[in-house]
Amino acid sequence: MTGLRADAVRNRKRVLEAARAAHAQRGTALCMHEVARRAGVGVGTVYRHFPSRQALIDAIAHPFFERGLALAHAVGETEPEGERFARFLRGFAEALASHGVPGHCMWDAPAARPVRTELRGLVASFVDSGRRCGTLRADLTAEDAFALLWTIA
Amino acid sequence: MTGLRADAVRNRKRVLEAARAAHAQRGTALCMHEVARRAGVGVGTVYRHFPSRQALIDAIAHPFFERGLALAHAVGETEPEGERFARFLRGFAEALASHGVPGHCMWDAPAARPVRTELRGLVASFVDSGRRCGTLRADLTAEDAFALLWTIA
DNA sequence: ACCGAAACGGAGTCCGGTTCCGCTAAGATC
DNA sequence: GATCTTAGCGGAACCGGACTCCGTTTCGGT
Repeated sequence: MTGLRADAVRNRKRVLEAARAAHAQRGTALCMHEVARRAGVGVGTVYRHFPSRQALIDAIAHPFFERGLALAHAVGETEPEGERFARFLRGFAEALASHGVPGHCMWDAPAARPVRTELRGLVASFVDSGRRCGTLRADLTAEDAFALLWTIA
Repeated sequence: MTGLRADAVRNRKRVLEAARAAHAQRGTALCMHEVARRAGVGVGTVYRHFPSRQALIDAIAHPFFERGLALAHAVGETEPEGERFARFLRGFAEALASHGVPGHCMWDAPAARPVRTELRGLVASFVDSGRRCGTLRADLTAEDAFALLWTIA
């Protein structure tokens, strides 16, 4: 189906797991050799699945961004307009806390870009609603809000 | 006076100049060997004056922070209370632009810490004034403001 | 059982920060 | 000016870490 050999699938999984563990300790400063060692695999194998350190970090970061996006959608559908921004901010902060330390660098990840722009759009709409409801002051721009958002990260 | 030999003074100046040039191109990712080459000096000499890459970056960053601090003091003395925060933000953004790209990392620099805490205090006072005057919304904390500040960097 | 291709492993390369130490020359002393 | 002391210099060497290369192993289809 996937076109991947059984052992390849197994190893990819192991590498990702090892990478998550390493990331929990060293953050984005994780080291490829160490990930390989933890996974019980050669460096070459790590590079087969993730062509660069950054790609590996992206792969770790991805589910986290997905969660952020899901949260944004949920908030957009269930919360009253005036509260959306606040609720999202709170939920996002919690996600950050439970996920370990993702570090700003994650946001710069190429893989994060599409998700990031979508998030940006949603957050902008929350800010808009908030301003219309008078819950947020009028001169807080979406940009400011977004900056604030990834600063708390 | 300074206890430094004439040639040492000269070389230190050259290294700093080279570092600034390198920083303008590569940002905080500047490379020590390259700085040394640009300065027409051996790496050893670079390390004599700046014991680590970070120390060198600090040295470049320092005047920039000084300017920020001077700006904050000026704003605190000459601007009306309600406007201080906005004026400072604007001036700071300009300083950033004219200084090239200092990159967030600069803020993490050990050398930046004392200046940073002083800046933090001043900015907090601006936010306070702004809130008292009703120019800023009441639930914007000094922390938020400061976060915002170094995010635009 | 056999074969071709997909994966693997890890030694090797490259790069950049940092250290080490023998050499150079500034500047103090006579 | 000659001499001596030592601050300062240069750059080869070392080290850790990202990334590459290629001979070897293993999968899985026939």
